[in-house]
Amino acid sequence: MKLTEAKQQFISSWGAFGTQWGINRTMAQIHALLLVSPHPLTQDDMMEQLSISRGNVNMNIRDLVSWNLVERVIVSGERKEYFTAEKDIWKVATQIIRERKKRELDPMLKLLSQLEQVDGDKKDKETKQFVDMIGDLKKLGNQADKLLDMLVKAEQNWFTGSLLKIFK
Amino acid sequence: MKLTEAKQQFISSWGAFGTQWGINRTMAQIHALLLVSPHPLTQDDMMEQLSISRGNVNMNIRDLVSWNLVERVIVSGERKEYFTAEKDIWKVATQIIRERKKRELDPMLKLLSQLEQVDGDKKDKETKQFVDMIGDLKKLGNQADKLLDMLVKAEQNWFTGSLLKIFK
DNA sequence: CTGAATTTTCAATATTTTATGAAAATAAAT
DNA sequence: ATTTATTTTCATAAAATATTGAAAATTCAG
Repeated sequence: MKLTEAKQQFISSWGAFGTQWGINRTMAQIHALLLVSPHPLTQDDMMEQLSISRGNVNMNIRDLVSWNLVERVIVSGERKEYFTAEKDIWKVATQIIRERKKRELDPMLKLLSQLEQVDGDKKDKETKQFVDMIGDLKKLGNQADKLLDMLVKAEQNWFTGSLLKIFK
Repeated sequence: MKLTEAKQQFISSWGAFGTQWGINRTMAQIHALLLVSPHPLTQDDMMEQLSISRGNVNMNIRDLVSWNLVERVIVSGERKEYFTAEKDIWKVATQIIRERKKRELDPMLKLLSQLEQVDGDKKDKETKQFVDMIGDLKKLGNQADKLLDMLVKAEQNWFTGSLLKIFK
């Protein structure tokens, strides 16, 4: 496979994987494009390379910036804005974890805490079953929260070295 | 909050969280409904409680069964089929991990291995950058794979006890 | 077998999500 | 200040996804 073809393939597949995870296809593709681009790109570059509209690029690039996966870079002497993606994959992963934790896990734990406050006799079988279920979910959510925090704080290497040895 | 209201809330929010993760809202809601139902339910029960059509219930329940999160149960003396959800939340979580690994992570690793085979001189800077990136992604994917395997094999308790202590 | 109950399928429809493109806003150059 | 380049917004259009409901298929009881 030629390099250009491989990049194309990567971009397109990355988009497809993204949708499985509730991520807009174009957003994932733009991210992939920036990952495989040696130099920062302008919005026009992205429009052209992905055959998408200006508005589409603009909205999705803003989203990526808000996720801290992409940043604007200023190229001296150029009027247009350029964009570049963090290339360190471990950093990318931990940043995604950070954001999803904040946007999804935290709200879910908050909801579960509220639901635990259901009134009614905890001796009542049905109430108890419900409260227990919510409690178990919360416990799981908190464990996930801690595990993810550890990952985010760890070095990628440490992960490979220590973590994987301990278990197994 | 009353129990019925809390269950309602749980079902509806579970559906909303599901969509963020690329899971059909109704599928998530059916799962939630079964999680909070003390007894197995028929398709008619679900139609009524969620106000959705027969076809919708049927397709989504089949999906849930294929994910091994829900199973058909036979109630003696009854002609209709009943469905029940695994209530052990840790089992639910590991089963979801198992399935997503199989359906998403495995194919992604396969793709990355293919892309690594891009032809062209590895001394060429652009080729090298691309191959390195793919390699890094693959490494990350493999680490995730191993970590998830460990989780799936572990006892929930072991997780809380050992894992979280080791890190800190 | 026959017929009633139940489940499954799937074309048509509705809903939700995403993308477009032109107009408005902003920023820079002259 | 005016013109030109660039970015942003957002109403509308298009595409993707989910839902309905009725017909077909299946299952089971008698």
